[in-house]
Amino acid sequence: MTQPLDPAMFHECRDGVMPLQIGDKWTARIIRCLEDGPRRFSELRIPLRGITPKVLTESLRAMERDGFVRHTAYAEMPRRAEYELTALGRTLLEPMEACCEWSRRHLPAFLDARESWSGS
Amino acid sequence: MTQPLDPAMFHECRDGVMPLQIGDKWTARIIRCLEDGPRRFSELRIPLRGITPKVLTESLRAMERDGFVRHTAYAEMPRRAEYELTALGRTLLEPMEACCEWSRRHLPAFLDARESWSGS
DNA sequence: CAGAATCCACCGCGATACTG
DNA sequence: CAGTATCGCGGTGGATTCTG
Repeated sequence: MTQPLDPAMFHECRDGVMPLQIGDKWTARIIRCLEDGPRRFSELRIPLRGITPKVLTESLRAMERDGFVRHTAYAEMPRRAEYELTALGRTLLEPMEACCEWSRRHLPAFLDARESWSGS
Repeated sequence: MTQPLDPAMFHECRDGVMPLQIGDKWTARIIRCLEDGPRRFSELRIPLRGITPKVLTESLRAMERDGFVRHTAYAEMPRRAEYELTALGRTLLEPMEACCEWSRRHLPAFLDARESWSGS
């Protein structure tokens, strides 16, 4: 869940190395799911095929801690919970979009490289 | 070393999830070190403080396999090796720069969020 | 100098079961 | 429904030693 902010990474960000703390398996996906508005816990589990409730909880807690997500729990029965991106969380969509743009443009070349590698 | 390209990730890139395969600990740093031209093995080890020769080798091999780096070995004594970014490797600088720009702008807010979290 | 070979610690993530 | 509690595997990355 991208836990400790590597101190080296921190001072390196000045030098141009990206300390974007969303490099784990789920965080970026979760951000995408929250892009269009608040979602409930069980709503998130559907597009995030196969995610375990434990891992989803851990991820959301980490994102809360980092200021990317706001968590609202309603004391109803049955319970209800809502998660939504904060303003800071939304700013992550920019670099994510840059990465997606890279994929659209260069993923074929990337896959070709891997392909011809096995034949080496 | 960001080994298997998660097939899910692959088809998700259409949906906007970034499959940028440089999310491990060293790849982005190595790219930065190669940004200004070819570098030798031992030259890379200096700015990459603490990297083990084993890990550096593994990382460079993976980057070679993915088409990001070109490796040239000279049969001299003592040996010499040079690593340089390919054209494809250079294209990674764009999304990396977007991530760095995010850091410059939002890292303070990010750190504040973590700070006030411990007091919660 | 440029690695290769071993061994090992950590932890991210998954599987499963349980609860208010 | 929205989680928590255990358990455990696999893989990344570090430490150390050795070699042409």
